[in-house]
Amino acid sequence: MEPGVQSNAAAAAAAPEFPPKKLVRQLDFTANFGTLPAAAAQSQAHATAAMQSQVATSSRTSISMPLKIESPRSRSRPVYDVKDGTPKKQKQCNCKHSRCLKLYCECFASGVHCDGCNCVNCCNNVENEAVRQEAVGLTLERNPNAFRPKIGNSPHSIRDIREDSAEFALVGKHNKGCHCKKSNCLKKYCECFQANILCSENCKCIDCKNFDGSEERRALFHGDHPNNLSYMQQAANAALNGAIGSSGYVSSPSLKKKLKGLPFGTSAKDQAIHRVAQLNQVNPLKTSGTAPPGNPVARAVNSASSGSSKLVYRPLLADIVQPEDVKELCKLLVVVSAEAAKTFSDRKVHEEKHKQKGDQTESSHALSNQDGDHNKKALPDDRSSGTTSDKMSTEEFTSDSTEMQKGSRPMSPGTLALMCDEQDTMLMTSQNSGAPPRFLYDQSVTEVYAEQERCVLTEFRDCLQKLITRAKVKEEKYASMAMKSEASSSQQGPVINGNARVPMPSPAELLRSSNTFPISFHNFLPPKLGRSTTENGNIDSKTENLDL
DNA sequence: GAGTTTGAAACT
DNA sequence: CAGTTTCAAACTC
Repeated sequence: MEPGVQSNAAAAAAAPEFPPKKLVRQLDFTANFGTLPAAAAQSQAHATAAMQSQVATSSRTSISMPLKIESPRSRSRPVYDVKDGTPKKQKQCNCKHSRCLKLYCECFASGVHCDGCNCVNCCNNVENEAVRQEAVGLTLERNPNAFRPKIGNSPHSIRDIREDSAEFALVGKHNKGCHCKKSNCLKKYCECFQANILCSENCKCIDCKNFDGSEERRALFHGDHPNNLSYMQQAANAALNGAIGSSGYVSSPSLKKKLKGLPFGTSAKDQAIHRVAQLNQVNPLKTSGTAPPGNPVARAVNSASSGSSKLVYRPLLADIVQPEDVKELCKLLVVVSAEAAKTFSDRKVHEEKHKQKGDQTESSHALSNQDGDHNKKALPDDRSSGTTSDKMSTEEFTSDSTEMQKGSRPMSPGTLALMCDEQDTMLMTSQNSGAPPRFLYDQSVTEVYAEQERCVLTEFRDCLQKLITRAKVKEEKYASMAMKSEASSSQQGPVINGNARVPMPSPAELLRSSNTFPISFHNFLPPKLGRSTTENGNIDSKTENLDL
């Protein structure tokens, strides 16, 4: 053992042998100490308080820092055992040369004292608190954000990332981004991968494979990888961040990712584009600042020529399928359902009247009375007494729909779901007052439900098919553009005027054009929902952000 | 477990 | 700010 090198325990008792080279200033980390949560008065309170106070002071912002601030590495450290999912003790560091006073040390970077680590000559402990705090100050001097979370821009907090297992970390984004060169961002060398998040436009990695739709990544997670859940969650995240809504990688999706991430399968054209992207040998998520915003290929080529820019990923349906659209669709389906019920009832009434006429003329001496009446009433279509109530119930359906139609109040999917229950209740109530026997009434209800289900599913299918068709058109367009650009690699791809893009209608538009349902979907749109359409129904170029 | 690889952090 | 060095974790054998 070389002089000065001692075990953690020994170092704890001894004075530091390597005083910091230069401490720019002595920080008063106790200033805000009293404002910390009580829990902070634990073993790591000093460090955390110091960092929180320092960060708050330096950034002048109110930051909700996790009590335990973790370094990128430690933050993504497997707090939960990857294999069995059981809680795992925090890993101990093995530092030898940093005295655990630099960010190389996971413990130090995490803002915690070394405890039971295998480090040598450790100063990251209570006994060396002064030295430690000086090191903290020095580190913060160098980088005020040194102890701040690196995974941000996420609806899930760092706490989620740390505590709720890796699956939930996928939504985040590395603030600084990684700079990987050889690992394809598919090994734990990569901070993004380690944090279980996709690389973003912040990254400067080379030959990145850590993007949504990456086959390599998929293979990694889909195969025998123990993190299948992570992959699935990632797919969900991708859908939320990209395909639906405008969050996520809205500002920087890549063509490569986009086409590979399509749910419609990958064609040869896709792969051509993928190759174009790969030619860049850089993170496909990084956008070029000079490429025409409306032309993914130009961007790709531009990016390839510059060698320093990255492609931008944009899902085909980004900003097209919005949460509001989903709500709209829900509303439409409810209306479809109501209409189906009404139509069904009317038809049955009509048929029954027909039938009754025939019966009366056919057998004027029909069986009397109670049995006959019962039979009649028993018929689901019999409206002599039960009809009224049934009809009323369907009218109430319609009435509700009409109210919605007036746009009195948009209903959430949850409300709509509850409405189904209400409708159940209404039907049941009508049964009680109307008197048809229960089993026959159930039969009627079942038929109505079947009809409603059929209509709803049909409508839903049609909507999805239209959406898919439009996406395919756009996909093929971009694919052909990429192929052309690949063929003429020396020159830029076809520059596409932003106005000449293939307009991607929103689901609302698709639904509006639907011929499977007589009621105009547009009637149910709250004014706000016309957000992305112009007067003539075209997608507004300002809001239609498919301008790759 | 030793040696190698890797990329962030630190340094120049 | 770019290039280089240091460092410790991840990885390989």
